[in-house]
Amino acid sequence: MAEEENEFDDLEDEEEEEEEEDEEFDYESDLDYKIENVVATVTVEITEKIDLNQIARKHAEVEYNPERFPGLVMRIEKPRATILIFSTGKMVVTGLRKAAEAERVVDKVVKNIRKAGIKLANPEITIQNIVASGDLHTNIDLNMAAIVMEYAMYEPEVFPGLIYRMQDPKTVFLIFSTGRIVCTGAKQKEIVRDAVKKLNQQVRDLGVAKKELDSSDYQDITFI
Amino acid sequence: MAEEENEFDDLEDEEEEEEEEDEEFDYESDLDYKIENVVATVTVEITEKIDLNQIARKHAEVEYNPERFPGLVMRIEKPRATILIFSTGKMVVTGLRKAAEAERVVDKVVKNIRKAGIKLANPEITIQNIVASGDLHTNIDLNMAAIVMEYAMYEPEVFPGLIYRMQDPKTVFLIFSTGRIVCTGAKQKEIVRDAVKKLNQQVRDLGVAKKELDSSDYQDITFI
DNA sequence: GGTTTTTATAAATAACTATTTATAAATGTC
DNA sequence: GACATTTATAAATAGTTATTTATAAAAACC
Repeated sequence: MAEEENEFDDLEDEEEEEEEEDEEFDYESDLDYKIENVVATVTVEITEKIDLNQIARKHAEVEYNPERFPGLVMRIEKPRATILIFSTGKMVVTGLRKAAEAERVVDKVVKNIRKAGIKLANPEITIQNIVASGDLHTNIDLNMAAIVMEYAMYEPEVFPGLIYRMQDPKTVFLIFSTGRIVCTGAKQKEIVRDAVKKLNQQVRDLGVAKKELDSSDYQDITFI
Repeated sequence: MAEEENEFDDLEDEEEEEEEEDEEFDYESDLDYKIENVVATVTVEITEKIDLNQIARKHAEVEYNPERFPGLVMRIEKPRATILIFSTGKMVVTGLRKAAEAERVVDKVVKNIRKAGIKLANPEITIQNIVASGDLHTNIDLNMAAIVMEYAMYEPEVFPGLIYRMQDPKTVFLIFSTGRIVCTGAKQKEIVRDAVKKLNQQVRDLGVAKKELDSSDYQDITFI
């Protein structure tokens, strides 16, 4: 199986190491974030368009309603992922936590498709999106943030988070008043890290943090 | 108004000359075809997304049903064209017979949009598709053609024409048993000409023409 | 017999259908 | 109060909605 654009074999040991901890922790820069979802696409070589009904007949557990959506939905475990399969042979893999898992998922899916009598070859995987959640460890004044941060949007009656479109690296953050964040739009884990690092710096530099409470402060207030 | 990618001012005199004849006729190579439809896209600079309802209120004759399709339909005369206008400011112009007309059409449309109080600037036009019809002046054995022509598809119970996907130039032909043809997919008129010329040559070379009847033969048969 | 619709082709435009995932506030239901 | 759903974000996938235009055969309707 050829690999495309993203070399991640050499990342595998590193990610397995991360798996031993609850959250990825970059000690070097004290960043607190964790990759929660990885979306990949897969292309294959086929001799003709796939009849998705053929797969639906062979695997009863898949979902396929072509009047509603042209893709067939296949869910697998170990690793857990959901795959959309299209008649062009192209697929979308969602729900991964580690990019390296994509290969094992695709192996299983290709096997399932072949079991239905469909011939395909040379799957190629591309990571398309990485979603990470994290914590800035400080409350945020979102009204202030919406004013001083360029490319920021905050409408609390519509959604409780501030939407911040970081230009470089080109990612989008959801920033909540609790200091919790979601980072999305990156295609490589290094870009996620760079973006999260930059956000931590910006939050400090722009002075949008509220007074930072640690847990002992909370307990004192609770007992009073 | 900036022009993009397709230089067609210098073609205008040539096309006006063509207008004096029923069909464009390339005497040099005896090609018989005529451009029937030109599709162009337009991009503009806007400061924020356009509220298409604003245009629909100002111009009662437009069509706008956002639950069905996100574009507003505007039809104009002189030259006659239909324009799809989207909230992003992008537009599709269809129904043109000459690429050079696009500029006048866009001038009118931009005026109409500005009348509704919407600000936009710097429209840029790109020709996206040209449709031409033509005549090979020989009947065609479509069953034979489907066999000897690569990238050809013919299913008479589904559609009476043969679909031929010419690779270079990348265009698509509909070829009918009467010898009538439709050429589509080109973005420049020169490409249309090249493609039609090549098809004429291929039809002769491959021997898929049936006996060519001229009008005197027809009349003799009719009287008998 | 005339008219209409469908079959097919290309191209651009964009929103919806579906999938996943964290975040959090509001709303509705039980 | 617990649970479910919605609001919002990104990304890929693809068919549908709509527009135009020539070509022609079949089917349906008047």
